[in-house]
Amino acid sequence: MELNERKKKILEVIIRDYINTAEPVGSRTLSKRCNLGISPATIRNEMADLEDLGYLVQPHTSSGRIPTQKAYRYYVDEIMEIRKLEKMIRTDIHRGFLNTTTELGSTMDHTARVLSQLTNYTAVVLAPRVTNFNCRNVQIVSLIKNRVLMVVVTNEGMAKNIEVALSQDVDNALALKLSNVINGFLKNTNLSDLSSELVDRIQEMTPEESKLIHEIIPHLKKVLLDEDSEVHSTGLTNLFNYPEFSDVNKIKQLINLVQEKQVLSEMMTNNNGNQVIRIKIGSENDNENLKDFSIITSTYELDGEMMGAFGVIGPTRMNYDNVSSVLNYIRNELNLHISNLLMK
Amino acid sequence: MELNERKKKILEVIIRDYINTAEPVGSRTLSKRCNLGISPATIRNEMADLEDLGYLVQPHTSSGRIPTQKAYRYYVDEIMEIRKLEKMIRTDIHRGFLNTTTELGSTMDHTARVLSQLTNYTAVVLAPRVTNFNCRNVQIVSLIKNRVLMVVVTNEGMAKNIEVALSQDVDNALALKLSNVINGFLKNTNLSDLSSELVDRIQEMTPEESKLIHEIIPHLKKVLLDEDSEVHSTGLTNLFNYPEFSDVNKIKQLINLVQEKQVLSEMMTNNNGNQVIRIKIGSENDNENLKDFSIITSTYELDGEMMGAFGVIGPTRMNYDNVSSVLNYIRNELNLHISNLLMK
DNA sequence: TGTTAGCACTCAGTTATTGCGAGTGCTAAT
DNA sequence: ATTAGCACTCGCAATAACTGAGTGCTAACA
Repeated sequence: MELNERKKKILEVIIRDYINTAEPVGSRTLSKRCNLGISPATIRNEMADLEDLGYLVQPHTSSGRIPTQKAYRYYVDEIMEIRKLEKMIRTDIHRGFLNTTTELGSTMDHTARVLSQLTNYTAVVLAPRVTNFNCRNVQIVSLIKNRVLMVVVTNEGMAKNIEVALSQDVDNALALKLSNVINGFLKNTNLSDLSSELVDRIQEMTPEESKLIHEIIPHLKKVLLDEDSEVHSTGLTNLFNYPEFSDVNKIKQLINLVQEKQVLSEMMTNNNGNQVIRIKIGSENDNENLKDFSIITSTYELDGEMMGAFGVIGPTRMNYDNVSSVLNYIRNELNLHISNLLMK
Repeated sequence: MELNERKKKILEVIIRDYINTAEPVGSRTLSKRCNLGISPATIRNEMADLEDLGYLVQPHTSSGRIPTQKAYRYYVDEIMEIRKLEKMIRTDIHRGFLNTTTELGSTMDHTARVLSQLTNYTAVVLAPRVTNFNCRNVQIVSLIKNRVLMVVVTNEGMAKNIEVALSQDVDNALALKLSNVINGFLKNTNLSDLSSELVDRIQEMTPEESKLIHEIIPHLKKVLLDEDSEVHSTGLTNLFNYPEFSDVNKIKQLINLVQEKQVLSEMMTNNNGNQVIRIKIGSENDNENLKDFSIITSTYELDGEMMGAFGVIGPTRMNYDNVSSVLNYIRNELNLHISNLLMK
């Protein structure tokens, strides 16, 4: 069902108004705001039609109308367009990225902060997943007694590490030897292909060393698969200023959501439509805690390979065009910055 | 001004009651609850006295009384005692610690979770500060181009790391060499005493290597000083169930507080009184965001040296005795667990 | 036939009024 | 010193009346 131009225009104005004010929009207010030169009565007729079509609802008889989820979807798909950000804002963002330190983690923090500042919603940023990348280098660092730190470095120069306890004590010398053995393997083999049989073929190891290597390998593989560790979020309290969040239960929902890093991570990286900017409105979200929110996400890449995701969580009456524009620009900046940081 | 036994008893019952119900306590209710066999009228007289002395206030004429901050302080200092936890709870906690993995970080997470579960308030745990400890071992790991990961290991086997960019490219071999040089220094010198002059005395380095070492040392020192990184908190939403937190502004305050890891860290480690369990009530807290809360903290040690802190944040009508008892027991468990993990 | 003015109607939210009840302070009797 | 009794206070819940922004419908109009 296609809407005629006037209906489309009216719907647009209602949505814009409601996004700004969070108040139901009435026909009189509307006729003043949009300069179509039509009277409240006419608008009422049109609004009644739009209600029949499922784009508007009345919270109660005798109040103005508010947009439905379907209306937001229509707005996002058919009406709004992703604008270019103002020059001043663009250069601000650009300079900000130049000033971040060379550490990847702080770039992520910075991104989250900028996002939440520019949008006034809650920002979430996923640090690069090492999962998809190959491991170039492993360092075993002796800690104390049988405990070691394993550092895994990918081809792109990203590092992750975990502490583990092994079955025997490991001193500096042994740690170095173990590192060398494993790095020897990695010259020819992917970490994920590293099997017990391969290890057993190497002769010049004592039984103890061989045993340790066998213990270490599964841990290394686990490091690469570990997902939830690096979720940065900011601006939680931004949302509290919006009237729909005066309810403590909604706040609880939001906090629970942000704390479930695993879920957040899956949700944001699962890009079925292959779109650059993905918008999920209200109940379009699978996650129960997100049913009352909208989330807009995007991804950043290195060498065409998806590395991570970032996005913004807000009320369903979110400022979709502004947020999309911001995400779009940040995405470019981030891609640029990351490839500077990691390119061979 | 000392209180006589009866006043003391009455004050105790009022505080206990108010902690449970968050409702002002009246004389009639009170006379039923405490079996001193005195009538409401007498109690009213005593309550009037207690009000004059500053221990009670009436939210409005003609309502019951609620304890003041002074009353809580009196209760904490003079009335309550730290009980031993029930056997069952004790063994539960103990088993929980045995089951945590060997990684320090997960022990901290576990501690926070247990604390918030047992108290129903918000728990905060500071991971060990490396600041006070000496560095035994440094590993420079080549990442990509001029970027390296620096891993610092203390004598006790705790590890910290940062990524930095150096002025020249560093490959695996160079990284190893740099590590060896620095570790050579550390055999005889504390990291904090490592100066440029010392470095210059070593002959067998190329000018480039020497330059890199000079760049690296300040970074290493900074790693040890970095404080805010490891603050674990849980149970934020626990507090939302208490009636005093139906106000969104208070929630905001709390969230801001928990996010300011630096502040939290300073506040919790600054132990002027040298007490095992430290209780700060309402405005006794220096931090503006904490003025409406109470916080109870304790510390854990290794070899008599303070390593970190943990504690609980809640309303001023906090269940002081229960929380103190829990902290007291967890402290012992944590000390035990950590020394098992790190003892040479 | 589409648009608009006019009018009766709806209903959330605010204000004013009232009554209730838990609590107090004071006084006089025990 | 303690307590029973009583008048008084005051927050709070319930009720009623009022307001105003908004609607749907009808009839008139271009």
